[in-house]
Amino acid sequence: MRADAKENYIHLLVVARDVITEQGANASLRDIARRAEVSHVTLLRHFPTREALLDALLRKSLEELTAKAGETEPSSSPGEALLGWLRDAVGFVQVYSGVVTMMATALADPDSALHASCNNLRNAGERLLKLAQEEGTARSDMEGSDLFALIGALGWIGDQQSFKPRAEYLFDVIASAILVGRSGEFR
Amino acid sequence: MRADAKENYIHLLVVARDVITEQGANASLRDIARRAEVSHVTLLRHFPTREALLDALLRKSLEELTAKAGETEPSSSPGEALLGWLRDAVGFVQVYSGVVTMMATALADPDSALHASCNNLRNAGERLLKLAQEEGTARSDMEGSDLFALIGALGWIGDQQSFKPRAEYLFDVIASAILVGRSGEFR
DNA sequence: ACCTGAACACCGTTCAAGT
DNA sequence: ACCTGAACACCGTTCAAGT
Repeated sequence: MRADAKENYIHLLVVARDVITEQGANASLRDIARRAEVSHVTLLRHFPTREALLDALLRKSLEELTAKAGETEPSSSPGEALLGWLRDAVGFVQVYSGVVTMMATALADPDSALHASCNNLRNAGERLLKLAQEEGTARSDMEGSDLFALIGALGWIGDQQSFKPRAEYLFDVIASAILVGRSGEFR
Repeated sequence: MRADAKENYIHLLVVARDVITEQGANASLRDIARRAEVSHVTLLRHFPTREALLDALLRKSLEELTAKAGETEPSSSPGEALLGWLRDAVGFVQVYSGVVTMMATALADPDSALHASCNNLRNAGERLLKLAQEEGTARSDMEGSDLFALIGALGWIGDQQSFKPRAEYLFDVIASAILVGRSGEFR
């Protein structure tokens, strides 16, 4: 990449992060280009689709989250590891509003620039789920994509102004449906 | 309303139902007007906002669903009544994709044409929830809007191509987190 | 190799003119 | 009272022309 192109690329990402933080994952691409003071065609050259832009913004965090599911913390049980990771995952999808729906769409579309990252995330969660299932602390009839769906559902709840205040509580509700050990406590 | 206006109004609703069934709640309004063979300004005259159009399409079903929560079936327990109503509610929000997000937005916006209907629905659910809580078959720390949020979350899951096949299963998972009597069965 | 203005086909919204 | 075409300000996408 030429020096001036690299400069544009980096600057576009910085500006895109701001705009998407403000307006969500469906922010106007033209608006991003305007604020970055480049032609909107230049943005499309660097990021041919909206998904490609989001992929550039999310990839690092997505990889970290995926990696985190692979690290085995010997101190905690698989059930606790799953719970902690779920919390991180739901927190992550909350960085930009609307991103969770985009990720769910990407999961079903192999051509999406976000597909691979999302699939890796799904597999990482599946691994933690299986460990907890073997331990007997997670529902035995649940699959990897169910976990992704529930993370998505909680992300959607957090995206809704009406429900955001109760997002943490609803996390506990759904978590208690996934994990079986601790669910009896409050009942 | 003048006769010709009424004709347009009805025809627009019929066409809107088709188009929104195909394309979801965010379908192009211009497209609906085109297919109805009226000016798009005419559509806007009858339905000043997208929410107003959806309100006209949904009102009857929404009222039925709200009323259903008020009917006490003496045969079934409050817990079973809640479960049955939840199933109906999740089924309802699936009529048009994207409608559940619009409803969640409307719940937070008193100016939305859909606000009143959604608020009524929330209250209807709250009533069923309280009865089940008194009976001891629903989580005692849950509120009416939590129920709406979980209906919304399940609606969102049904809107995603990737998760739709597992929607019924995930309904059971979340239902088991709301109701407490039956949750122990599979564990 | 990279950037850009202009053009295209859309969208929802508003306005002034028709019957 | 109701409907409409035209205009407006947006959007994402494509193309041909510039350096």
